[in-house]
Amino acid sequence: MKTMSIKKISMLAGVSPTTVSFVINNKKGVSEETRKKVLRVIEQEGFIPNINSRRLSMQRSFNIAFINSESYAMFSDAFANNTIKAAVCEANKMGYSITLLPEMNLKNTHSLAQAIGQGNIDGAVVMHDINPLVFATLQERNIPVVAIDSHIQNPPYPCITMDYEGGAYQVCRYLIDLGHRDIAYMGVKSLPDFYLRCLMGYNRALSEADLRIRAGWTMGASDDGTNVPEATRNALLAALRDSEPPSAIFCCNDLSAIGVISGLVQMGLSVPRDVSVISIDNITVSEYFIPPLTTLHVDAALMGEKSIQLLHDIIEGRSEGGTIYVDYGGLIIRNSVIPYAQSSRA
Amino acid sequence: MKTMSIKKISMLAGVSPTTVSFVINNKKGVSEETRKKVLRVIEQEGFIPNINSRRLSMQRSFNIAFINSESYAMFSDAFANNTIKAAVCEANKMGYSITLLPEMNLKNTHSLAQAIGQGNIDGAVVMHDINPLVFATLQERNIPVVAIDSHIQNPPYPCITMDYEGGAYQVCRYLIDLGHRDIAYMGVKSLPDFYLRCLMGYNRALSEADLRIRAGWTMGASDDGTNVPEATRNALLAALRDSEPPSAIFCCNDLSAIGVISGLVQMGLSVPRDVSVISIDNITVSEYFIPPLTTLHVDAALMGEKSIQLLHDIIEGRSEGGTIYVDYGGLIIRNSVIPYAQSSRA
DNA sequence: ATGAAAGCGCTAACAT
DNA sequence: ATGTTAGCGCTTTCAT
Repeated sequence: MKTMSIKKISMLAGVSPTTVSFVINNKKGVSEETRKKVLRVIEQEGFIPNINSRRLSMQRSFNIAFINSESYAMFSDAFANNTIKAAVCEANKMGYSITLLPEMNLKNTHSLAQAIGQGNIDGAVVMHDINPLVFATLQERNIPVVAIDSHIQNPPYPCITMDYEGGAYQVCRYLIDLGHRDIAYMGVKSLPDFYLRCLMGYNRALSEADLRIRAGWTMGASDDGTNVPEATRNALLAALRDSEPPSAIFCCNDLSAIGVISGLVQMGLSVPRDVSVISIDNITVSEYFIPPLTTLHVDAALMGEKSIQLLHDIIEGRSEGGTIYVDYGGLIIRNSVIPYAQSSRA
Repeated sequence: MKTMSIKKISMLAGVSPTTVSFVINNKKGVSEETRKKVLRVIEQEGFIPNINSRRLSMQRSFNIAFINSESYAMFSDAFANNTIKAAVCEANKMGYSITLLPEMNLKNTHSLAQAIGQGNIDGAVVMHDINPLVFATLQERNIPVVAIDSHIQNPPYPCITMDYEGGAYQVCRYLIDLGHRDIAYMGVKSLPDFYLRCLMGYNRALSEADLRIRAGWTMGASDDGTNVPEATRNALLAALRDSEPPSAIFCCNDLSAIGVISGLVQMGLSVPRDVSVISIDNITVSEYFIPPLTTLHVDAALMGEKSIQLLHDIIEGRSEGGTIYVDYGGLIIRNSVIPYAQSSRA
């Protein structure tokens, strides 16, 4: 099968290249008859127009960059897989390709600048939040961008996010309904807004139920230089050194739940017998952890899909951006939580 | 900053476009003096040549497709992250972009065929092994491909792999040196070659030490429709229903170790007190599992890097392909293994 | 060593 | 409704 082109197709169909281009791009201005004829030849020859030629001529790349934010890399690993898969599918459907860029850091956006300079990027999606350097680089060159699963309160960029306050509330309510009264909170300090949004949901649930929130039970992990589970474990160990453990702990995400459980075990406590642990995310490994995690499902795939749709609308000038909320999924009930009455604390 | 082009640069430098093109591509045939002059203007203007124009003119895309094999998706998730990151970096260094393709399955390679037809793909790397449909699609269009971390004995395609037999031997030796004598093997049946390669290493280590290999202790999980940890847990439960548990189990990868541990716990056994568990891979979560996994490190990043280098060499006609072995990394000693003497079985 | 010019395969403005 | 033609920004052949 020798390489086809619009020109050859046009000759075979006995029309002009323009006409072929028109039918390929579904433009009007060609009679139903010729359209059929051209379509038949295209089909027959298995012709697919050369994307690079189209790129050059239209001055756009039909490429979307996927940027993995450098912070909390481990966090991303666990969460981003489903997101990116969904994003790739959606992008393909819409005629874009997804180009993976190396992780940016706060000092280096070279490969991004390079890709933009080359004209290889029509837009970008970034996992979680966008670092200032990356944002500046994008702005400067007028490349639209959307953040997926932003953790920031009012981000200056378009984003897809979830109602984490509501999710936290939901999850704490579950604990309360199960009879737990001594409930602690474990957040991640390097994500201050996310920390707060979850804390607000936690506070709302507890005050609604007239539950006391003890001082030492609002815990925060600082994952500077380490990773979420390890930082969380350390924070837990420090916080609970000389205080009675709660009967349940709400963790802002699965990874910190893993750290918390690991710390609890280290303290000689058993989950869920002595302490129940609940969290948000439902990353893949949650199901196989011991004990399997009871957690609120976050639809990472849906976020990926929506991010591409939003980005596309922005590129096409149909949207100004803004924040799009995705509903949180259902509570996945597994084994890290038991009713207070069945626990060793009752 | 208005959009630059070779033409404008050439005018600013007082030379012809050809000359500018020559210096950009480091071709000879331009005097040191003019080269310097041109370089200065390029630098001054921050000029980066338009990739799409180059693509059209050179009839190549400078794009490498990254294809995630549809099988054992979960397996990939856990392992592929470091691989792909490294591949992206290496590719960028060499002037390629990485384009992510949706997961192929055995019936559908549409998006791949589309990308090839468009002329958007110079080559492809695929995670683990290459399914026949994908391979056929690639072959037909003459697109070079390399498999990363192939599990097959003599694959018909170029690949990067590891000496799994040697790794298995290594790991079993460790168990034996720690005094274990009743050692079982857990493999994954849907990867028959990989199952065998590990089994050979296991057999070699055990026979060298004159250890008896009991019939029921060569176990295999079939992950049809499920995932590795779950399949493994089921296989373990079935195999150990009416036989004495071994004092140690070698699992062909971390995910099956997670399944095994989960099954052991379900049987009321404790790891490592009652049974030691060792495996191969060192995926991220191994460190945070309870207990943290003792496992042989596999350098997933190195594999990603090498795959791009090999692919590049093939594209450039400098290599015929073949199989490249990567050394296995060191044994990462954590808490899932203890000396036999310290176990409850002694 | 340097330059003129053709061409890569498409799109789109402009005829007809 | 259809065709002619001029680019898009590079590479490369062929003169000089």
